[in-house]
Amino acid sequence: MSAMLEGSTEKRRRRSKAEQRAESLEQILDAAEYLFSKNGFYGVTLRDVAERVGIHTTLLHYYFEDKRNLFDAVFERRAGVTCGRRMAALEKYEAEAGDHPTVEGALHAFLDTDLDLYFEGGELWMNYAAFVARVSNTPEGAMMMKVHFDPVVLKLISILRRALPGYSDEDLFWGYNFVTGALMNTLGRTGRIDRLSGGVCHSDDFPAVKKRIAKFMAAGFLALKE
Amino acid sequence: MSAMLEGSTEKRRRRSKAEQRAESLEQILDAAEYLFSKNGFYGVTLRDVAERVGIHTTLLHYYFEDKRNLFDAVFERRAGVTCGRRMAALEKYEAEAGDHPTVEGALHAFLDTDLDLYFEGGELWMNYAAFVARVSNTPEGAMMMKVHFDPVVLKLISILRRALPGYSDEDLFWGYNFVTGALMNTLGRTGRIDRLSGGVCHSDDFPAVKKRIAKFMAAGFLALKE
DNA sequence: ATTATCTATAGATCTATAGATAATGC
DNA sequence: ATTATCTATAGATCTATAGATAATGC
Repeated sequence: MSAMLEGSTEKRRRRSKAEQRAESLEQILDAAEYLFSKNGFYGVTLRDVAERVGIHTTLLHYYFEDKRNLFDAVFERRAGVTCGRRMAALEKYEAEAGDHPTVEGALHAFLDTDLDLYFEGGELWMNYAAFVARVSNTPEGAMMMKVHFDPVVLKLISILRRALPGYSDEDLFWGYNFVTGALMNTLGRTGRIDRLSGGVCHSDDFPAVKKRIAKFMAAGFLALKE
Repeated sequence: MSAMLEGSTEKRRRRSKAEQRAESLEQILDAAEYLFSKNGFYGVTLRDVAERVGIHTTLLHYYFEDKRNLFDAVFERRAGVTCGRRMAALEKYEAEAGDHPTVEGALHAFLDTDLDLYFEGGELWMNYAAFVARVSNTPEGAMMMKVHFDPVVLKLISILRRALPGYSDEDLFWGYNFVTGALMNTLGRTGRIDRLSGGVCHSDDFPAVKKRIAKFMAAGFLALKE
């Protein structure tokens, strides 16, 4: 659990301070990410985080000042990556689709890109997904999304608007509300679907979700036409 | 804020102990429900609850033993009502639809009944909705749903199964995963949709959701057919 | 005589800071 | 000489309990 630092060819090279710093920061963020995703901001103590990393609590203050700052840092670390990827995917789709973008095409770019990132990114990215899902469900969390996530969402909406001429913005935004709810409920991986389905579905099975979500949601949008 | 106790014809009737007890319990649960919905289990202190009610912290222990118990009591108080209503609505629909239930019909019974209850129930029921949305997003919360909510959900699934012959259980459960995600994201009322849409949509506007959600989700299910 | 509510307080825990020690940097 | 990490500790806060007081019940 703490042997992940090895990977270099040399057998015990002295770590430079910059490396030490970087490694400590990463380990702290990983631990905090996991714990916050499970128990939320107030459900995690700095001691929990420190213990998980195997360091002293005060080191958290040394690196991150205070708890809120650590929380924000967890959010920030990967927000740019996921939003950047999705924005790129949307722009790519927009360029390819030319004058006739489809709802399903836009949703594939928006949703699949994200699901792939988390699923292929391994445990740590899955933790981040759960972290975001949990955060997005809170009043303060919903505000944190604004800076990084809003541009991507508004880009999606702008494509949907062209794909669905005649639709009101109200329809588009409520439709998005459904889409993001479905996505967040997936990313949270609470295990509810596993128990509910008696083992037929698994919370971790993002490929199963990816196979269905864009198609499902696209049909939903189309059905809003009166 | 504490004058809601009046409503009787007499102008200052001595409250019986049973009444006192009932009123205190209600006020405590209302306050706890609101605070937990905003900040979650760990984000609320017993002192917060006591202050909101205007009583002393120890009274919370007198009535509810400990914090976890209070939390559970908040969950329990209204769970039976909402689940009972939805179950009745599903059974009624099932009887009416006879041999040919539709996805949209089942979803109207399942979703609209709930949205109506919260919207027409006023502020306190809206708080409960947000409480459930928040709770459902956590690992422990997802387990709490089991007792009360699973039977209703499984009833819905059983109708969907008849409405969608040839569908795998995997399709049905993942579809439900999307439906409940969309619903929970609505019930949470974090204000995100308001800011995102620049004021076009309002988190509190359940009628706007009710107008769209069943139709939207029904079309989604139908699109899963390969 | 019983039940509702408050006072006083224990004991644990939590965030945060000041300052010491140990490691790397030049 | 600088940076990473630990020791010691302050001060606040939180849950919970024991026991006192005030109100209703018969």
